[in-house]
Amino acid sequence: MEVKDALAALAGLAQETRLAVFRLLVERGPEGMPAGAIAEALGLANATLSFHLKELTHADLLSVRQAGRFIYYRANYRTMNALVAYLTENCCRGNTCDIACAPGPEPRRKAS
Amino acid sequence: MEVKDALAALAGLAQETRLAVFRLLVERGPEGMPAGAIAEALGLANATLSFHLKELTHADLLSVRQAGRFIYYRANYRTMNALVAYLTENCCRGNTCDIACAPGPEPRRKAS
DNA sequence: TCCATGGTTCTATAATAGTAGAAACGAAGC
DNA sequence: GCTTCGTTTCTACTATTATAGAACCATGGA
Repeated sequence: MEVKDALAALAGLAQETRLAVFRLLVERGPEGMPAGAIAEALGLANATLSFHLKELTHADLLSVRQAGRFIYYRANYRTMNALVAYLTENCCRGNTCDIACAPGPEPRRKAS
Repeated sequence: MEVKDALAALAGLAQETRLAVFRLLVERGPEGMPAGAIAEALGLANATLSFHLKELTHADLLSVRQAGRFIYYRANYRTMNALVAYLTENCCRGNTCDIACAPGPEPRRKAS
């Protein structure tokens, strides 16, 4: 992940409405949700939601799938994990990770 | 970490200049850097840098220490790790993490 | 106390982002 | 073909953010 990709992802999530949309879709899981249902769930005007969906999609945080007249959005976990990895990599970049990062909580490991 | 804290941290990092400042300080490590040195390293006007340092500090991404006339800023790893944990927690929140998160890379574990 | 230096706040300006009504678009069914 | 429904684009307006010159505040040294 490049600086500009990280910036896009961060900017994507750094907004109340978009974070809410993203979290909703994360909860919903891989099947995703059509735009109208998202708008209703969060009480957003269609145009407003559409604006944010575009932002999130451009940041590659969402992926899109058309099913009939419905357009389903779902969270792109890959990008979010890449962002987390990018930040973590930045944090520790090779040297004295124990000293520098010790105060923080340990990152979670995927349940296996 | 609450939604508003995550939002503050994300907004803090979601800006080119601030991300550059933060990464510079992350590299520099626990001793930090005085404001003037940061401004010089990144070619920023003092007032501009000061604005961003305040933003980052308010988001608790930086901590401050005064030494004589110099004011040292250093990255607050704790907050960054909390943000990562928040996003990860969001990602997996309890259910079907293997399916949902599998495509992404595995989060790094602290070197022990 | 006076000066030089390191930083911040004040102020104004320019640029960007968020919101949402209204119009337009495209797919599905008649 | 026409109509309906889900969604996006157009448009305009408002609010927020980024930038930096200039004035200001603190600290340390002569």
